[in-house]
Amino acid sequence: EKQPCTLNYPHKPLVIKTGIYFSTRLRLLLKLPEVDYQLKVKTAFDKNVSGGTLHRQFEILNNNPKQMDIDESSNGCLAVEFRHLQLKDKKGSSTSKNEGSLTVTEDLHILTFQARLCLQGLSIDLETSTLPLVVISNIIQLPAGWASVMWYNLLTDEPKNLSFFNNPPCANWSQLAKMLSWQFSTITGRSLTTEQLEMLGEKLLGDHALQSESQVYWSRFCKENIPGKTFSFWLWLDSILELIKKCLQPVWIDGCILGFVSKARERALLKDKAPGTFLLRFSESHLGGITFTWVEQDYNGEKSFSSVEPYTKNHLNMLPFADIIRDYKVLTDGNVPESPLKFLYPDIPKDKAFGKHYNRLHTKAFPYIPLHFLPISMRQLSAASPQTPPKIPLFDLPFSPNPSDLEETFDPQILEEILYSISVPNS
Amino acid sequence: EKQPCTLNYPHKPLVIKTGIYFSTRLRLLLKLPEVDYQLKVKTAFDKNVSGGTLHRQFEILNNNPKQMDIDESSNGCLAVEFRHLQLKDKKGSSTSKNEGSLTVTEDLHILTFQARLCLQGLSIDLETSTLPLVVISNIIQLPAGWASVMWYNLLTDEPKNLSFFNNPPCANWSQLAKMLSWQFSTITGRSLTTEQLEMLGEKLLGDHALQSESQVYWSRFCKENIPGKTFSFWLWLDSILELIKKCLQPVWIDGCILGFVSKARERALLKDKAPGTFLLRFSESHLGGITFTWVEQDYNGEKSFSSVEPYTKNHLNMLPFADIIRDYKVLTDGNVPESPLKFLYPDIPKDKAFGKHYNRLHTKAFPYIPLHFLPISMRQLSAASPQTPPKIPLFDLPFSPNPSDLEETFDPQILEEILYSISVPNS
DNA sequence: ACAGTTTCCCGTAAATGC
DNA sequence: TGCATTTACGGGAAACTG
Repeated sequence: EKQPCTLNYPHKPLVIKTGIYFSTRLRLLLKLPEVDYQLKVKTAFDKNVSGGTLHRQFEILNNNPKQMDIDESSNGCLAVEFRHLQLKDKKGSSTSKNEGSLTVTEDLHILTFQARLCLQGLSIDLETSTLPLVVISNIIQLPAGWASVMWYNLLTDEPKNLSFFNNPPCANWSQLAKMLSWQFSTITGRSLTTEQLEMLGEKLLGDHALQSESQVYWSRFCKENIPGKTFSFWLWLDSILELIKKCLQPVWIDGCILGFVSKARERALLKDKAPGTFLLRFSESHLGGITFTWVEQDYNGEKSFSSVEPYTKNHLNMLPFADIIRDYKVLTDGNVPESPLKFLYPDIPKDKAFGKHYNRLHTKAFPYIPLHFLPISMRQLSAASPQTPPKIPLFDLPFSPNPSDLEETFDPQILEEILYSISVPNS
Repeated sequence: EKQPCTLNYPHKPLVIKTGIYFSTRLRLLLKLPEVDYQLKVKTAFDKNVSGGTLHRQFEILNNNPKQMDIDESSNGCLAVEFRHLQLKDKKGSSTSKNEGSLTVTEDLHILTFQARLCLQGLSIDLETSTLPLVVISNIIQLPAGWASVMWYNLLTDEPKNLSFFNNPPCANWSQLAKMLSWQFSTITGRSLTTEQLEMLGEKLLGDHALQSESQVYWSRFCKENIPGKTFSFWLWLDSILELIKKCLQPVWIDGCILGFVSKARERALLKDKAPGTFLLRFSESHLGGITFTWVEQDYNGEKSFSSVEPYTKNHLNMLPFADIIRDYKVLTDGNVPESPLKFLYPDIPKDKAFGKHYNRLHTKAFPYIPLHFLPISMRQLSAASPQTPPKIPLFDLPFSPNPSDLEETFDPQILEEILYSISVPNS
């Protein structure tokens, strides 16, 4: 009869932050005879919800009844748009946190629309409501709130089961995988491949147990931390969605980022590749990080693999990822800085893969010499770095604050001295 | 009789932002006989101010009368602290912007405190008020608002001349210089030297006219842009105060930053210094930037000076300034990267001056190779860089997107090819 | 003490007003 | 139309609160 629409965060509807304006549109699907009548609609929050299951209560600010109007864009239906609605904490209503371990982002609410239609003497009460929605107070709760909305809509058709998360059902892997891929598709513009989904499934369910019918618990998906980590599976995945959206979209859409590759698989892929072959993967240890792993060959002809510490959105805001790949150098003692990245897996020359995303260096600031940050890594002498035989440092270190730590913390002073020692011309 | 205290921004009192909580304390200086009485105080905003001069009107939220209490910390005076006061725009009161060119941050207001004391049958009305204060709506207005407060208190003793900025007096340079130095002292912990103040005075008044009695116009100080720039003198200076406070404080307090040096004086200072001598100065072309200028000597023995494009707080948040000085390299084509910074002016080895501020590189992220950003500049072949004779590029540039621009935009591809060409071992 | 949650408020961006 | 000013709100951090 009426059809509520999505509200607020563009890619994460049905999550509302307190104190932030939101809008919602309502259409009357019923066609009415053309007579002179008015149809005023008002909204109500958590109307007729039994107090027992309620954790928190909110009220709607700026909530004036509005009249439905004919909407051109949807073939002349009656419609109304509420704007500038705002949710506010109703104080003094902390109905004891009795429901045990339900979190704020599992606490479901309903926005209700009510109207009274007076037509030819008849008075008809109309009422409809949104799907259950989640109320958050800080943007950091948005991913968890959106996870609840997705889980609910994936696993039930009930219009308003507000106690859904008292006993949330499992999802089976095939439907969850579809949902994850769809998330990547809508948010980043590119969905996930079978291989990528397989890695995610193994991360969620363990290496051996992955089947279409495998059951994924809600808590495994979003509540418990990944073993050894400080974040849950979904929070991790969402951090990557955001990283792609904000910093990596063009490169991601091109398919240059394998991204979801376990370390074991990474080794298997790179094992037989030429030195300088690299692939890009998302960090599993930090939220929203991306790293590259490349193949090296030491002086004995033996291969090894190295990864750079993951880059995060802070880094990438300063230096776009494609430029990092272009410019990245490793300083091995006694050598000249060298780029270890030559071929994007399997064998695409890196400039062919990333060339169109390179930015030029700016030269705006004349008479200044342009400033640039070169993404580099410095490799210690004695760490387990099989391709370089240990050497004796060339110089003493005038400002090494704590010489006993040297093997763990490379002092750039070393770099400088070494560079001097190999610098011959013009000095 | 009563004594109002400062409110809100720690280093910029008497500026209040709408919608942000502020507090204020009031003490009764009069000692009263110990009898049983109560003294309730309430606040009012712009009470008894003639509407004509008012540009904007505000009201105080959460403004409940409060009772004065004995305050231990100030030898038993009666005192009261108002907390959680908030200023809100009074809508519909836009008393026509008739006063011509007065800006929001010149629009002065008063916070008034009122109390009625009933003592032995007498009823005494007490009233006092703050010094004029400025109301802002966004934090970007804070520096301009604080400039008004300073100018007012520097140049008048009137307690409440709200139309002060209809015709603001000039300051003479000697008193203004004292004020500027005091600002650096309170905000950054180090005041300005005579030389630094002289540079500022010349910037404000022109090179030749600087004397103690020179008059500085208010508009020159804070309203008009510096010729050729998009910001006023004070906004520029305040951006440097903030940069020091947030990113440079230890180095600044040590006196390593000359900072305020005109380009002419910079040349004069460096002229006779050894190659590798450098000094640090704040950017005059960009807000909140710092750069270094160093001496070079070309193959003919001729000296030249170069400056790097200024670093801003965004850069310095990512890479602390001392580390930039330690690591900074210039890549001249065909040469190995080299640090052009050796001696802090006049002749202090840079590690002696900055060593204690160096940070160690982190190695937390094992098994990853630590990531680092090396602050570098790349020098083109053909630009006006007298110390290097032009050379023919060693290689073609496979991915130079627009070869005709090459002389203006250095393509890092060049760097890479060159590095390969001089790389001999292990490859 | 502490973790989950909310509040506070800067700083950027967009909207608004004049 | 352009500039001055305000509003909006993400995001980091502090404050709150059971």
